[in-house]
Amino acid sequence: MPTRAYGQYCGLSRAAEILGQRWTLLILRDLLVGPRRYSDLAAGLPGIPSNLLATRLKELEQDGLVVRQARAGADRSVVYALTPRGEELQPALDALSRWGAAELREPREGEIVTEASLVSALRVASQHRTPPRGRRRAFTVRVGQAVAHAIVADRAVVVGPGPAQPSDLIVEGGPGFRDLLAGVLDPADAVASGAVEVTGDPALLAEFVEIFRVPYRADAG
Amino acid sequence: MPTRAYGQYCGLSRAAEILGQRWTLLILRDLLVGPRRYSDLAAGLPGIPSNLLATRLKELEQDGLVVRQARAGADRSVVYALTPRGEELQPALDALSRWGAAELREPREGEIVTEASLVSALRVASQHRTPPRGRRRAFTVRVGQAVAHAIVADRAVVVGPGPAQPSDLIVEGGPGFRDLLAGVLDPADAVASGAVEVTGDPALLAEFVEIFRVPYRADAG
DNA sequence: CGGGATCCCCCGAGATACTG
DNA sequence: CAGTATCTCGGGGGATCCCG
Repeated sequence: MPTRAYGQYCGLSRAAEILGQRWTLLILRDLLVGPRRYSDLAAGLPGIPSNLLATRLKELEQDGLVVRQARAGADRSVVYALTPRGEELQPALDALSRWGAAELREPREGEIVTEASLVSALRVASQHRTPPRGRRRAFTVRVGQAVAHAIVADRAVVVGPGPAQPSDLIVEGGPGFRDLLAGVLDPADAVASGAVEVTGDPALLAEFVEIFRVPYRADAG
Repeated sequence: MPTRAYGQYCGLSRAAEILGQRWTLLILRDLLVGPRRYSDLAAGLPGIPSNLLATRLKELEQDGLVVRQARAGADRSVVYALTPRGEELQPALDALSRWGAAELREPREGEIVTEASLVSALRVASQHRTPPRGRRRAFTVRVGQAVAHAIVADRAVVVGPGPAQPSDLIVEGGPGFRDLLAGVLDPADAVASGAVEVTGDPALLAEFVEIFRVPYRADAG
């Protein structure tokens, strides 16, 4: 059997043969936010060898998860986009994200937050329950260089890259932001201690945390 | 950063650092069925290098997903079991299985079905909707060497390794079994064509397919 | 016999340079 | 901008051996 195959007639094996390749899950995470150019992907995946990104994109195209689209018109760039089959991975990737996020504490040395990871994190976080009914809110979230927005309307949350314009609240996360999202740190205290900086009505921060809560695991360190 | 790390503060990255290692997903799939000895795992994962299985088990223990338990008493064997943290992976693994199973057609050359993969497949398949109310049914399913059982009681399905005793229906899958589960092949035709062999009331096969349906993807070949 | 450890080979990943 | 080319090196594949 080919090196990457497992020789088992099993859905999980087939998934592992594709998704178990190094960097593949992160490439798909980035493409789940939207079509991206080669250089966008490279920028969002610091440390990926250039040849490996090219190889992975070819494999994913071969496997029917990604299509390479040569855009016409003035912008003659090439973009990679997910196929419907690729889009169907979202529930699985979200479940993996949720599992991984439950054990996230403060960042390790040198770890960064990318735009795609921030968008994914907000999307996953908003799934823990149906959003409350209420007035429409536009949030902008910044962590490091990454910026994302979330629009909370009646019973629905829409998340995307870049800022909301205009924003009801701009949240800028720093050290301690994770504790705030976990519900361990009180919103008022978080503002006071500088764990987050907010622009807009600080009272909306409690609403934000309510919607985008990411609990810690009970027993984990 | 360590070779296996991605340098991103992101739940999916952390998940990928652990689960992206070769064979790890399949090891966890097997342990999700229940505690297993080293030799059980090796037998259920044909082709895994012995040293790699040992290495993975140590890593998973280090990461807090697996515990190594030295059983006391007459049976002085060592078993590996999932921790609560490891058990929490089930929704994610099930989502991956579902995604992978949607594109499973007939087996590739040399592919086998193991007990753990059969148990997982039945568990995942039974999740597509809440089981119908009705009389309790005990199914035994055989595919190749693998045997699993499923007990369908009021609104709940319990799946496990080995046969049900007694069984209301024994289903033995052969070529074409996948089509039956997809709903492409009619139960009566499946029996007539030899796609499955049944022992017990053949009318129960329709009930079985109803509960454990695994659709094909719409557009896939 | 269960539960590994050791060895060698080689492919795939990392790093960097270069090109259409 | 969108990759390809080349080199090195660590980790996986495969077989064999070891130890209680």
